[in-house]
Amino acid sequence: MDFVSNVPIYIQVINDIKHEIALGILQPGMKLLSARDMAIKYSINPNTANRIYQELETEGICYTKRGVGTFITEEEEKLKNIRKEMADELLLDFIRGMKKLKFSKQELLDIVNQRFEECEDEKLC
Amino acid sequence: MDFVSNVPIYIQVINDIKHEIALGILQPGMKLLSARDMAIKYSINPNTANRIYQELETEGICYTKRGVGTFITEEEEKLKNIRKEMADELLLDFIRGMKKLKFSKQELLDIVNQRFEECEDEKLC
Amino acid sequence: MDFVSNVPIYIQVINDIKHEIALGILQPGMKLLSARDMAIKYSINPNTANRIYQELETEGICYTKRGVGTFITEEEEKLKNIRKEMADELLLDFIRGMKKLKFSKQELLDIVNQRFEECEDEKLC
Amino acid sequence: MDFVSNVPIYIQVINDIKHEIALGILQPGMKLLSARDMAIKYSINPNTANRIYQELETEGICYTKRGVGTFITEEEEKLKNIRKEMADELLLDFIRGMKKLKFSKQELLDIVNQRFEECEDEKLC
DNA sequence: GTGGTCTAGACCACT
DNA sequence: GTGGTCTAGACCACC
Repeated sequence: MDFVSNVPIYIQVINDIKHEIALGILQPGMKLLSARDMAIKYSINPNTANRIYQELETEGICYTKRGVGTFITEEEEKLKNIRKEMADELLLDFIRGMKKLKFSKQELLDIVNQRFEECEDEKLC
Repeated sequence: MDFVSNVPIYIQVINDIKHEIALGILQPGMKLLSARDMAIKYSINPNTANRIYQELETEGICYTKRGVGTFITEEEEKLKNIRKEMADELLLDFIRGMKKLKFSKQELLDIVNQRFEECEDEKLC
Repeated sequence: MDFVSNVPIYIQVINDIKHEIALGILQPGMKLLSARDMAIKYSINPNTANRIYQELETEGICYTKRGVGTFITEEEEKLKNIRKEMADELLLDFIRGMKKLKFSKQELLDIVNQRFEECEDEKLC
Repeated sequence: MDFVSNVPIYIQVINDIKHEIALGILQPGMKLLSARDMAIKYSINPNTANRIYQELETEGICYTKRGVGTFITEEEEKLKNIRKEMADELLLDFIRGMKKLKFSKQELLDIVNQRFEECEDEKLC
């Protein structure tokens, strides 16, 4: 986690968890860390950890059994969409922004093509 | 301007101005609106308008003649880079994000190729 | 039982048992399940099962013979009131809530009249 | 507010606000109290006040202008539904519960009819 | 002045 | 041990 970023910590952790779901590391029905353990893992306050689970729950990604713990939802559809939604958001931001700058489709493809390679070299990405 | 967005108003306006520069609408040496007029144009608080000019100055995009007004810099190099820098930021955000989601280069090209067209239809972009 | 609901499990089970009493399925003097069997029947923790019997006892609905088991009280008056009390609580919550929303008596009767039928169709109730 | 109730304070306040909307006291676009002032009005902690506005926002009932304040949504449809939704929830709880207790439709109507009057006398409601 | 985030620490109800 | 709620007090960015 980047405690200096202007992106709130709880958003960063949420994205982290969504990534683990998107990549299949977290599977449907799995138990998540307890709020206290998550607080330790990410060195954040337990309150912040609680908030994270509450957000994930309102998004329908998790559910809570009282006194037992918090679990990844079993609705696989929901989970499958996460990767797609995250990709879509990135894509739309990109295309929209580039269109505003009057880039053509071909320029976009070229620039992606060219820089994707560079990124692998520089390990910036 | 979107007053409800999480993106601060002053950032939105700054981006708006940068776009006008990137697209050549604002040319080197041109006089910008007075802070008061800018406040009216964007229906924002005059304080916010002042802040915008301060930010643009520290980025070296504008300079202020006291009692006269604020002007676009005459250093053309600076201005030429703006479009490139904005594009680069968009590109890096995009590639970095998609790599985290384990998209391959080919998938990226395909998805850009496909969605660029769709965006034209939907007018969402 | 709904393990995700905000309503505590032990309350849900208690209500379940009260219903069985209200409908005459459980009769005065009948032996209830052992805490262990109840735990199995409802797939809950044995501690929770114990708590349930404690609550029912303090309400005077059950009594426990140590080493023998837990039994429905033989005071029939007590049992007869259960259905009435449960109905009353539902009724008061309803009327109080609807009055706060400025529903008139006639509106209440109409709405109950109309929706009671619908519920039978939808099987939501 | 009832600080002893098991209903969380923030839920109580949310319901309070929803009632004011349902009854037309709070109109579309109106500015709500600042979080600090709300904290004073209800004698709660400012954090709790913040939380309330965040909940209302995720429900789409309010929106926030950064640095300006929180406002009732202008989507009148949304607001019109609030009274209906609140009434519906009460109604369903009631009908469902009474059906479980094997009350017939006529009994329901009778009991509502009879007790509605009583409530007016007793001022319990 | 506005809301947003975070920490610290407490208490509670539930399993 | 689990999450849920609340207080207190702090700091920040924004308008």
